[in-house]
Amino acid sequence: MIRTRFAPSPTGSMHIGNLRTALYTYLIAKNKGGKFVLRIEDTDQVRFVEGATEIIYNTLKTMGLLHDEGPDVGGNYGPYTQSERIGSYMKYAVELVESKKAYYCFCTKERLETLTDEKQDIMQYDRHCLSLNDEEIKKNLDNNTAFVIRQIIPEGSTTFVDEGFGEITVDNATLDDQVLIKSDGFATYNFANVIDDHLMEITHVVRGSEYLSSTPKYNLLYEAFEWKVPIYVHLPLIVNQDGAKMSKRRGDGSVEDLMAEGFLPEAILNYIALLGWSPANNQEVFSLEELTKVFDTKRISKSPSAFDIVKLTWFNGEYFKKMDSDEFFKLSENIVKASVKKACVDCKKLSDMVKSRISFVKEIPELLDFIDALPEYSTKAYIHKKMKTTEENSLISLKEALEVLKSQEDFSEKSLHDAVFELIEKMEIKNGLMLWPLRAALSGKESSPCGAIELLEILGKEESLRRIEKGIKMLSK
RNA sequence: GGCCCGUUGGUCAAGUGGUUAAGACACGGCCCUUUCACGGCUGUAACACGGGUUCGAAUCCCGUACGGGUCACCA
Repeated sequence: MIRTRFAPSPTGSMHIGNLRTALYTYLIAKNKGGKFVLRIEDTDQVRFVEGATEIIYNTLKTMGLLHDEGPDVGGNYGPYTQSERIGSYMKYAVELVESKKAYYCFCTKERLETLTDEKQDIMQYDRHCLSLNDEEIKKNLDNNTAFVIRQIIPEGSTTFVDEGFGEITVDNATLDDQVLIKSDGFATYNFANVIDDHLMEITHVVRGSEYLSSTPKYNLLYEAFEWKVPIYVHLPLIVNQDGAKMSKRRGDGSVEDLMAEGFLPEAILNYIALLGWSPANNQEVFSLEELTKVFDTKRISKSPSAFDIVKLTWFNGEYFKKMDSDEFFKLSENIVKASVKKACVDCKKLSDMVKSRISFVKEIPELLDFIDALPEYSTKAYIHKKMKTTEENSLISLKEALEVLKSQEDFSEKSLHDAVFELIEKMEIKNGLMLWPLRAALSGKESSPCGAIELLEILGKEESLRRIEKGIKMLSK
């Protein structure tokens, strides 16, 4: 049974990178019918942000990445909030001390600072406290001297295997004696992580490639405890357009911000699925269900990918087009109604019209703004090279149309169509010579979300005639 | 700086020794019950560089350059 876990820290908003990690973690488990676990890693009291846990719950929920176990849904491996597990880490650290794989360190921050290489701003611990004898240790402990517990990094080298990156070996000399328990008594992230993953029987550790260099330390911990090492799946970074890490400033790549801008959850999820992974075929539009079926860690790429809002925008438009009419109307109804005050207009129809023309619902008002009020426009609007329309022949067409439409009682699309095309036939002109001037006069815009006939129907007889008369007046000057 | 990782069009990417080096976004052109959009067709555009190995290398090896990650009592 595969068990994966998404283990975010509640330190603020959720980012594209976090979401993608969650997605892949979910997919790896679900592809094989395994369990997807949510664990909240809130051991950093300083960076904890009120409400951040709720953001995580909500984001996962709206994305459809439902976890089988977690703080809010329970499970047999709880508690799933790390701060509630805080008491259990010390005993594992002490166990390592007793087996001589870790040691107490009483060095002060000040002493540690003297060890840092100012120039390179790096610190390597000098194992000062490793040489303390039992008596000295006991004395310090009895005096309640603040301490941390450090793991002894053995000589030699450490090799681990990553699903994507393959076998990686590092010299242990490049590793520091890592702190397991902090002086506040809490476990460090790395330590808690290993303990929890083991206790929760996590089989696949999925995380960003920024953890690649700390993985040897994880391995050393598993080895010290003689625990089974999980399968590592490191994900390539998601970078900005300029190649740098996504800036957390300005809300770049914040999932909530993207949704607030009008990106659909499905579109976001679909897009990021393809950021660092690709299917065996050329399919691009995927539902979560489809992804679950075809996802394969073998096809995760190793190089970083740039987040491209333009392509995400394309996906958003695709999802609108794919949506059925009623579903789209649920999203567009309010904004359509707000864009068109005219009560008589069929909002559902407008919604349908606009569906394939937008990437965001917020684009709807400007597509429909001409309905309530005819915009100011110039007679140049009547000149269209391809339609072979000029101001002169447009005027003739409009005049003829006006007469016909005046006596037209039925302003339904079908009968309007019949009437207008009958006139075109009678005048022996090209369709465009009639339809373009009409469309221009009725909309006052270079482009409209529908053609002349539909515009007539939407605007109704009275308003249509008024706008055509206005056009005639403009062209008669 | 040490260590680790990466490098195919502007972007996402396929590709695992022999291909005219896919496809998508973006951009340009054309077509479509004559607007726009949708849809269809099409065009411009790429294997970082230098050495090997090989009959043959985007693919394997070494080096260089560039980019990134990481070196906390942060996660």
